[in-house]
Amino acid sequence: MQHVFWDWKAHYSDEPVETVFDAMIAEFLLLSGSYVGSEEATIAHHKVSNLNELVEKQRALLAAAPRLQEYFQTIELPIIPVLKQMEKNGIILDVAELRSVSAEIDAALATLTETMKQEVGFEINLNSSVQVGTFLAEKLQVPLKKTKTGKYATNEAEISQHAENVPFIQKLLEYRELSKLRSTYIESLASAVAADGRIHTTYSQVVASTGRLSSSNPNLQNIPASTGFGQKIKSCFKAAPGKILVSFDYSQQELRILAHLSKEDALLTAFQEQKDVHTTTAAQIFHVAYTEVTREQRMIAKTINFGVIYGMSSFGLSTQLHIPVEAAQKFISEFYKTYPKIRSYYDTFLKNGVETGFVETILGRRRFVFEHASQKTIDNALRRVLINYPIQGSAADLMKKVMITIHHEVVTKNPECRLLLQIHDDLVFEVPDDAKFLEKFIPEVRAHMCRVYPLDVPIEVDVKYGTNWGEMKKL
DNA sequence: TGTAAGTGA
DNA sequence: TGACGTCACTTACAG
Repeated sequence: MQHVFWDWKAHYSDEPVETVFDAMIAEFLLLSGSYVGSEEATIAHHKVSNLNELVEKQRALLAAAPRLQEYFQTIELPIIPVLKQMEKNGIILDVAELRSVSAEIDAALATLTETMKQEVGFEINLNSSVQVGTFLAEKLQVPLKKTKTGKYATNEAEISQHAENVPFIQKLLEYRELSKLRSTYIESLASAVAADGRIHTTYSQVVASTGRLSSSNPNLQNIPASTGFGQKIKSCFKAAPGKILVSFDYSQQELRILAHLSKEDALLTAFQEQKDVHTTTAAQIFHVAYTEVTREQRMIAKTINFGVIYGMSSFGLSTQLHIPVEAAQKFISEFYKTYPKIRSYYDTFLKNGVETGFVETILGRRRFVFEHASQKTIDNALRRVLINYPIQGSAADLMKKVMITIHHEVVTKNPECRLLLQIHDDLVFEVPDDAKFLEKFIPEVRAHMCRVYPLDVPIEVDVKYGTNWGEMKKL
């Protein structure tokens, strides 16, 4: 989204708060209500003659909604300087080490490319999904679905089904993985390192309609997970000499929020008794004892647990699990038999959304649904969005709230301690590698995170630490 | 500039 | 009937 006025984060310290407030109101409420795409389109859409008029409209809307206003003033505004500080801090990237990882990937890619091109037999660009799709479908006779524009679909979910019989596909998947790492996580990260040896990302408060932060230039919220070459790349992110990185990760936060909001007894109990929630679901839907749940059953239950948060259908579940739709439907009905209050919670929540024209998070952040509010029925796509909103949005609320608290209660009181990154449910700090300091720091941050907002279930936080981001040890 | 693909939560 | 899991960002290709 183009910033309607200016980057208030950059101006926060030298502009009057009121001015920043005005600038932000426009974007903040536009976002939750009616983002259009450009200033001109936005002005037209809201039937105002200029953006100042829009600010007045938005300000009035905010004044008429006390809870939303409180959210805005206690969360959205105070987090601005926190984000600004995080951007300024940045995180060290060891470019020399990244270069050596790059050399390994280059070597692996070179051999792979050579054998693949030989197998193809004619000039082909392996990065072109069109060329690859044509080759797979027409030369190797692989039955491929079409994309919505009529091209052969070559995405991983589609072609991996045939990988066993077609060695070329196995190589292609490997090629894609390495190629992605090289282009996105080697070349661009290396060039993003500033003069201080650090990468300074940019956080936005107004991109994600659920209230999550987003990170860009570069995006540090989608650095590869800690496996294979991905881990090697992640390991190039380092703590400064004499310091370590400590990460605090909310455990199953979205499912805890679902339990809290829906008041579903079985789910509440599972968390209160510190059971594994996926195993709990598996035991219920497969009618077996908790201790008898197999890995396969737990995996299925996990898919369903998360699927519910996204409003997944039986079709979606069936494709994800590679099972018939009927079987998927059975799992879903077993799920709701186990957790009946989740269904009634969503029924009420959606009905209320249609009636009032908006839905709310735990702290009162709104998402407007006015374009559909007059309708009695609710579109499936909108239904999924709304189902996900209180979960993802409330998790984002609580994370922002605790970041503000930690900034004031911990970070500003310990100048040696810096908050570097937020990855949705995870906070990464750079702190002195000093046992005495850590003894105090870790329980303090964890306590703030666990007590940020009292839910009907306990909140748990996993702590990891290390000198680099790729090899963190559990506490 | 839009689409396809892949990375994360 | 058509579509079929949310929220993001970046890259590469194709037109």
